[in-house]
Amino acid sequence: MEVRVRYAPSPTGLQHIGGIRTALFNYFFARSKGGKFILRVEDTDRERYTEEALQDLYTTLDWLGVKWDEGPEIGGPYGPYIQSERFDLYREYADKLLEDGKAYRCFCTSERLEKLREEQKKGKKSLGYDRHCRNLTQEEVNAKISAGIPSVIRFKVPFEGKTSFEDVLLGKVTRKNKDISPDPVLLKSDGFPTYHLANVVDDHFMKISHILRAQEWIPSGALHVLLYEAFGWSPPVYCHLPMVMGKDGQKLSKRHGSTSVVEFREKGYLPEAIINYVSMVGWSYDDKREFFSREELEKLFSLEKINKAPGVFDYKKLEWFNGQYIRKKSMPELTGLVLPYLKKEGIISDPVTDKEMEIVEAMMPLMAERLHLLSDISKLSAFLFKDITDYDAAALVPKKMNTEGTIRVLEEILSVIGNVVNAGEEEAETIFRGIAEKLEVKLGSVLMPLRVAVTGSTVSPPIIGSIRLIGEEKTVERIKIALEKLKREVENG
RNA sequence: GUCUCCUUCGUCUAGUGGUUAGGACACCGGGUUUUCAUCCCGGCAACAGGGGUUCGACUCCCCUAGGAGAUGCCA
Repeated sequence: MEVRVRYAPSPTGLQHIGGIRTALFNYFFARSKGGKFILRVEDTDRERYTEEALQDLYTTLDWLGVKWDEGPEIGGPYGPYIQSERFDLYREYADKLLEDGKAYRCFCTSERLEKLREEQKKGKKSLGYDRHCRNLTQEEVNAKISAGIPSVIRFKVPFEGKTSFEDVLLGKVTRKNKDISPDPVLLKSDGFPTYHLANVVDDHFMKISHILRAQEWIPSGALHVLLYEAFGWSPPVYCHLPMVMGKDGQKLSKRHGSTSVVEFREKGYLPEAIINYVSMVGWSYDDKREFFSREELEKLFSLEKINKAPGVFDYKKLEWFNGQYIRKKSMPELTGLVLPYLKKEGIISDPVTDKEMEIVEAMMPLMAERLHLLSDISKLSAFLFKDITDYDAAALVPKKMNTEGTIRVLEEILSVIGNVVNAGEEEAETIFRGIAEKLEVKLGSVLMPLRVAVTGSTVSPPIIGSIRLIGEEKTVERIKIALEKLKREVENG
């Protein structure tokens, strides 16, 4: 049997980590089995639908390099793949159920339903529809319809018996029919189907072989099986994926921080890192390997290695993965990736000047191993392009040194700076070592005042490399400013 | 409230009856170094609890506890 799986998001919000993990698992499963990965847009919630969300879905999958074999924009043999374009189909099948007496019209207002739920909550009763309209006579129904009262179509869940489905991970999952959500809505009053109807109808006609979806769907699994039975169809194979949680163990959501993929993208996470990390929550290959490219996962992924327990999303580990992938990039590639961030922060001009580009290219080797996120580049490299507006004069003076000593160090440096800028890395270091020896201080005590003077911070890329990037003129200028500060301090006691 | 699913270091996980319970992130030390970072080395740290089954249980079964999810004219 050909493997056909689908990712079926609803365009009501930005693609988030949990959703994309489901998409990835489906995609990898399809690829590893030589099957088809189908994208289906479940836009049946007209209230919450947004065009932005739909665009985000496409751009996010594109960014991750996930291509669908059938779906919107490319079509396929079982389209359309956007549910709003399949509108009539759902009505047709809801009507069929109605005719067969397996569903019924419900005229309850949302006000009544709300009140009902409130009372159930208060009375600590079990929640759910009270099947108020289940036994309306045909006359009553006709009368209400001709009176123009809006209605929905509800599924008749049997009172007796039990329903089960086979889950690849969980084994046999059984539910008593009386515990299934009582008579859920299949077709809404606006004529659009609910998820329950739409997913069953579409999965059937799209010949979906496996359903990989989050475990939050387990409770409705039995309902869906009942639906398949009502239509006389056989259900696909289920595989309920463990959920992705926040630090507090609750379902991952906005309050845990960034959860949408665009946010990660904007902050400078690489798709490689996202794919790799996200795939490792809930899935693992073995005990000695955790780096996987998308291409490798397309081959190695397997359902058997999926974990049953929910996993906590660890931002720290994602960041670590990101740093690892940044360091795997070639310098030209990394340069290209970093440019937009420098422009956005106004560190360099847009478009870049040749002079700036020269510096950016030259600085990358110094920057690369200091980046966790691409966006880190701005803070790290600002001193190369911008004057230092204010820095801590106290930071200029290294530990175990006084102001006078620091002044002497900087003056010594000033006298040789021209040689340093034009020298090679090692040669430059030798010159500084000479100063250190002469003044009987450590090399670090020579370089630290220079570092602070030139970069404005005690933390910076290697200082010798940095001054060569900045050039003699700027370096001298900044050392002089630092010296003035220190001298003023001496005068003021 | 009811139903369902889950339970190995703080976190992600390996482990399918016999292991000093392994790895990674984080954290803490140490080293390299020009600060930071990178990198290297080391350390800390787990089988939720209780019953069985068995010569032997992290592994199989049951119970308890805890956690999560569902219970929408949202998906």
